[in-house]
Amino acid sequence: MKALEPFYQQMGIREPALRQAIEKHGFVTAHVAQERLIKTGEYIKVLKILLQGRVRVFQESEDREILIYYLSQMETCTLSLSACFGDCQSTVSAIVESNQAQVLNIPVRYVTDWCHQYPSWNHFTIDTFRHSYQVLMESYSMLAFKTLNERLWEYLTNNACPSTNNVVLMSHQQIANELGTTREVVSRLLKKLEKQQRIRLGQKSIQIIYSS
Amino acid sequence: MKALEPFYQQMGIREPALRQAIEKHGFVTAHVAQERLIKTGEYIKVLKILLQGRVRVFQESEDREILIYYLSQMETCTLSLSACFGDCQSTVSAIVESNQAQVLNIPVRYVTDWCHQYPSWNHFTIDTFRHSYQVLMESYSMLAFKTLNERLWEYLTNNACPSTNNVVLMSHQQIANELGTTREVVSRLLKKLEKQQRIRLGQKSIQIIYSS
DNA sequence: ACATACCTGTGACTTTTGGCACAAGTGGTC
DNA sequence: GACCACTTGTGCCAAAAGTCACAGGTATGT
Repeated sequence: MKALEPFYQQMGIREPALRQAIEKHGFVTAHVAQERLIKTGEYIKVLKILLQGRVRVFQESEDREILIYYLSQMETCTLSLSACFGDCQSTVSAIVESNQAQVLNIPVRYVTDWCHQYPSWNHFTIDTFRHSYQVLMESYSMLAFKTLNERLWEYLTNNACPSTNNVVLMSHQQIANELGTTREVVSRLLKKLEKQQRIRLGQKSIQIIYSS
Repeated sequence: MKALEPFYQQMGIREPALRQAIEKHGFVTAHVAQERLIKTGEYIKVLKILLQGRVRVFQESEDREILIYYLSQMETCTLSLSACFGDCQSTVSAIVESNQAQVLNIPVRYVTDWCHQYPSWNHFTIDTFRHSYQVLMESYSMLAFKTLNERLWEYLTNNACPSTNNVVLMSHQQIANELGTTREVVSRLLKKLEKQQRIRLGQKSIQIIYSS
């Protein structure tokens, strides 16, 4: 499977036997935009590694949502990894954001076995946890100590695309879902930022103005 | 070191060579109440495993604090574990809550080496991450979707000691520091709960009343 | 008994966030 | 053009959380 070469590279997976095992037991699936890869409450039976595309992983509660993280090319869903080590239900949902996505699926039992057999797989596992833990920690801290206004500004600056003039292409509702709040609140805070000349608002587009 | 036997048991550490290595390179330190084990911003050079006592791990920001987790007997500080795999500064503080505490310290480089050498150590590492990740996830979700009132009630019921008539022995300030808010807010919410006959208030003590 | 430090309660007010309702704009499609 | 789904703006009000200020209680040490 040539599609896996970049993944091997990125993760430092070298052992030929491991590569063979991945190719034997893993299978690649293709998905379209908006498709749900994981639903809250579902039992997780395979580890999902995103080969191509972009996936949003979030928690939901009644009518609210909050972002946990995005998966980009060659990233692993930490939560499905976590689930592999003790079979449990998912507490999150995952949805395809890009036009299409390619996912490498690995049945759970191999995931744990390989940790013992292949150092590079083990390293990959630990590293995934470590990274995710730190990211979640940072989010937790932001949520606890920062106002929505600050979190919004941070979100915008982190997601503004420099190649398109620092624009974020999202609706207010989408942003509200990232931050765990409601549309009206986001609309109002954005309006305030616009009055302060820190952003320019358009249809589904927010341009960040860096005065510096 | 006989003090380590319960730790070995609990973590399933069997390999004699590993036990020897732990006893050779690890060292046990004793601490008193209120002592700081880790300070925010500090570089972490040893993995800390709590053999005895109780330690509070929390984040702070200006005049606020929020609980990350408690360490009890035989538990490992996940954050120091995380730090072992890529040297970085601590984003949290840890403080001894019990009268005294005993900590097993293991220099970082062994922590990573042993993962490759000893299956049970590796298992211990992954399990620690997995567990902590789930706990943090749950906290994150609570913080995002629940009101302070709900979080307070949950905190009280989780921390009420059944052996002492469901009493929580803490000041309002301490509770505020667990939940990431201020003393006055906690005082008022507690008063409201008392009026609803769900708790009884005393000096540094809150008794939960289960009407069921 | 007095000083001191900490703990609790609460009034008054502000800021932040959320919820409801409705108006108007945008962009597609049939 | 008519219809539809989605998007944005905003007035109005309510709930949740935070801030400031101060009074009085409790516990402890000298």
